[in-house]
Amino acid sequence: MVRVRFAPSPTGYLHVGGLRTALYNYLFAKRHGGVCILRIEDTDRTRLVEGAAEALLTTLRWAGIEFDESPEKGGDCGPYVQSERFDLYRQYAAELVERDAAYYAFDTAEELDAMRKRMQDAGVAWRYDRTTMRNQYTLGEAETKRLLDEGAPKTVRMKVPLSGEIRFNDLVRGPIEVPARDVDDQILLKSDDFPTYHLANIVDDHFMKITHVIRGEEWLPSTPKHALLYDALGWERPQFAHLPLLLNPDKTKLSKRQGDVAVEDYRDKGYFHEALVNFVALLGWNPSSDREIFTMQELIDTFDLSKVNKAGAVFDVQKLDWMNSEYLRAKPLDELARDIMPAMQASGVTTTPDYLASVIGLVRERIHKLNEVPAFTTYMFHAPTEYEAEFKEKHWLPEHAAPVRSLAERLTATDWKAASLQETTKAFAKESGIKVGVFMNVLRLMITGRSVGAGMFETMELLGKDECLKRINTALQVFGG
RNA sequence: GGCCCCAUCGACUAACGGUUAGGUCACCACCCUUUCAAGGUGGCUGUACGGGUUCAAAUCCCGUUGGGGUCACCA
Repeated sequence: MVRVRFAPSPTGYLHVGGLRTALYNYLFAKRHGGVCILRIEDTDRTRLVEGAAEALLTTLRWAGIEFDESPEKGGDCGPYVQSERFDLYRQYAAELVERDAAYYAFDTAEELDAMRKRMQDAGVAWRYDRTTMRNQYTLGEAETKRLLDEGAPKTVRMKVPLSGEIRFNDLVRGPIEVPARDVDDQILLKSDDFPTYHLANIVDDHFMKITHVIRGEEWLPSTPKHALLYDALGWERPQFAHLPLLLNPDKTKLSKRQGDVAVEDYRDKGYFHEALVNFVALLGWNPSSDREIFTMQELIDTFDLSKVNKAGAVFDVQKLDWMNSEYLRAKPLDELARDIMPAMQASGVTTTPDYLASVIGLVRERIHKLNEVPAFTTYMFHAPTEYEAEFKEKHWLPEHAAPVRSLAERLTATDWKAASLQETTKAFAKESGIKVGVFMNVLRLMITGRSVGAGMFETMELLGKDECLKRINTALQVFGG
């Protein structure tokens, strides 16, 4: 039974890289009929942000990712919040010491900083030296016991072998090995008795029966420590899969400085969750097909960890925009109208769902995101209050007044359907010896006041005969025909 | 700097020893046309470099270069 987990820290918004990690875990679980767990890793009390855990869950749900076991849903391996599992970590920290795979250290943060600085100045790579620092080995059994008994501040550190290689297999990268002498004696239990990530993580993964650890590449360097911990406790190691990083255009790790990184930012900017998920799914993985558009179910059906790429992927917003417009064109109009109605009202427009749906139908191919609708379609809801100067300058001539009047009369006699309007206009243009384009632009100017918009005849049909004639007359007066 | 990871068009990627190195986004041109789009057609540009192995290398091996990640009582 496949069991995977997404384990964010409640320190803020959900990063798009986090979304992809959560998504791959979810897809992998669903693909194999397994279980996807959400675990909150809140062992660092100093970075805790109020309400962040709930926000994370809300955002994940918006994206269409549902967990089988989570803090709110519960499950057989709970609790799913690390701060509620502290006893377990202390117990296994002690167990590790018992097995001589970890030890007590009494150095203060200041002493460590000083040592670090000294070594750095000397140009030596920093690693905790358990033969010279203040710990149970240098202090001796009696002194250690005395310090422990009197409750002196202490930490528990991993006892990493001084020689040999640490090997593990990565489902994405293959076999990896690192010299044990390059691995630091990581702190497992802090002086406040709280566990660090490394301890809490492996204890939880073990007791939550996690079979595959799928996480970002930034965890690769600490995986040897995790492997060592599983071994020391006599636990079976899970399979590891480290995902390639999401990158800025300059190839550095995706960061706030160079654009939006919060999933919420994209949601608020009007991207569909289907598009974001689809886009992010294809960053670092691809089912070897030429297809670009996938529903969540299709992603589940084709997801394959062995096809995940090794190299980082640049997050290209232009392609996201394209993908979003694909969804914009495919979605039902009534659904789009319903979604954007609040924004329409907020911009001062009162309209009906049906009319709004028709408007969207006319403009959806001209925009990338739903939230562009209000600003793009003002003329569909009220007559223009001003006319684009440059456009008018280019297309309006006083001698157009008379022909336009005649055309308007001719159009009045039709059934005011787009096809008839077009046919009549073309016929009239031919008859009067004026180019169709001239009429088109003048009508657009008079009716919409703008240079860009939906198809002219479709727009006129939707606006209705009375409204169009009114706008034409108004313009004629304003322009001084 | 130490350690680890990585390397196909500008970007996302396909090709798991044999293809004229394919697709998508972006870009350019043309067509369509009623503005803007969309659509259609075509084009542009790539296996980082150097050595091997092999009849045959983008693909396997080694090295170089380049990029990234990581080196906390943060995750």
